[in-house]
Amino acid sequence: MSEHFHPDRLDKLAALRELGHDAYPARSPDNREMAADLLAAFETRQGETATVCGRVLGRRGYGKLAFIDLGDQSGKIQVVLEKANLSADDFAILSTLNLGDIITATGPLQATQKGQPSLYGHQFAILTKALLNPPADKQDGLSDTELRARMRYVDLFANEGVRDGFLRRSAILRGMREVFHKHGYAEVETPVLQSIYGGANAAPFTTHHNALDMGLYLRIALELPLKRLIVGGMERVFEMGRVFRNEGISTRHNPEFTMVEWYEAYADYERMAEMVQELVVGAAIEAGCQKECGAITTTFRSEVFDLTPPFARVQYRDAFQEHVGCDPADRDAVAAARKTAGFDSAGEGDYAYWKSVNDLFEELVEPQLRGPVFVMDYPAAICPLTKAKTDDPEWAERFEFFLGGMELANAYSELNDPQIQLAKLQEQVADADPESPNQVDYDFVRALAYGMPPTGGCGLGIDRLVMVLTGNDSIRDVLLFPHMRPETQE
RNA sequence: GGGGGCAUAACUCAGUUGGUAGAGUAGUUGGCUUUUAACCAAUAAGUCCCAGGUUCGAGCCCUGGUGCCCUCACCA
Repeated sequence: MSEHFHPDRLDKLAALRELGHDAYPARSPDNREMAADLLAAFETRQGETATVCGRVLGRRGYGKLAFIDLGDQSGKIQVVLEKANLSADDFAILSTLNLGDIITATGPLQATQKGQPSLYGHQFAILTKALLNPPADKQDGLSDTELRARMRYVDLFANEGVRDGFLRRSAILRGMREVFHKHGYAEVETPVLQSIYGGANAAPFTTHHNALDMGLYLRIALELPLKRLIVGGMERVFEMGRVFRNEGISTRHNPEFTMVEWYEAYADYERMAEMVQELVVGAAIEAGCQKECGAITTTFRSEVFDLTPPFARVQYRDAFQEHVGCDPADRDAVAAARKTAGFDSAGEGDYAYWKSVNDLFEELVEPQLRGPVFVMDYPAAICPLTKAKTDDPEWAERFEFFLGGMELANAYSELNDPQIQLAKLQEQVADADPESPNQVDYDFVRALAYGMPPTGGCGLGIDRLVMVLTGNDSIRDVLLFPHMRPETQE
């Protein structure tokens, strides 16, 4: 940007001040009404005087008459400013008005000769003078994806539907919180800065505390602090919060993203499935996905998804059988299937075998899971933090929830045996994988040793849920400020 | 991180075979009292992403860099 401010607008600003007006007054009218409310009540309120405030989004000018599209958060209303209705002083201000300025107008509600519901301004004032031009293209507005993300403030006011999409995100969060509160969950906040990270396999961001002269990690998951709270007797807790993973960026990945995790004492993964269903339905209703007939649907990536409960369930084992064509425990058949799918042969040991089964599952089964669907009971060997099924220890009490072709949630009957937990954490650290945690969280083991009741826990990716419910293909479109490399400065 | 694509006025985009920069909108000025992509006339506006190279001459060709998009990998 070569100019911080548009020279022509600085001239208009000077002209406005020449007329004796404050271009940035501190006070706005305290009786302003929203455009959408006025239009909704227009029939009954015709002739009444009202006050609106908002941004000038369009202007069709005549010598002594101007039609202005005034936009506020609720929508748009046409304001008619004509010389006959205005003081000479107010009419003079009209010549200093630009698109993008923020104004207020007061006057009667009245239809134009063409029948357009309008507010006829008898008084008006500039509340904020804009010093840059809004996007000029009338069809496309601001369409460059980079500019839209970098200048979200412009995208929000200039492009129809963008603001509504983010307000729907806000409504989704509210809807989910209501479900938690309805079930007696307490919302908690746990540390973002941690000296040991854990709860997932992911590369962390690192930072440094100056006064303590110590390295710190930004959390990659919410899990471990929340389980400590369960130990302490906070029996139903949830946290909606930002987590940070130092990995690739894509249409589905941002370095920081929002997760909700919740834990419920004396519950198991069945209870978590009920919660997921209720949360997703609650969020969908808040997002406006419910039709008049009661059905709840959303369209995502040109595909319609029916979110009307109950959600389908499928056993991991059955889904594997259906799409891979063999039982996951049939070692010879799995080896053959891996060969067909182009995988290398599996390594030695139970973990390697079941990992190889899961590779096939992710490659051949997951793409078929449109959702909403719960995939129940994962191989125990690949679920170190999960209780095994009592009647069938090969399988673990874990489900993943799929929607829109993406994994949205992951839940367990949480492992609470401190000795097994310690062993698993030590294995992880011994593992050469650079993304595994590099230190055992002994304090977490100590917490479990004091006794954590049987607990159901679940994590759900909020950004992806918002994508599906608002029909946005890219995570960037549901993040107000997605990660961007710095703009080159002059 | 790998591969591919894009980058021209404030916005959205043209730009032919390499011959020295265009449109619409927005802006400015003037006209206009019922428009809604208002209209009419005039007018200003460009480091053609950056740095090199080839060439008599580069928006266009070549090399390197930057940013964004798509895709693969990693993940949620």
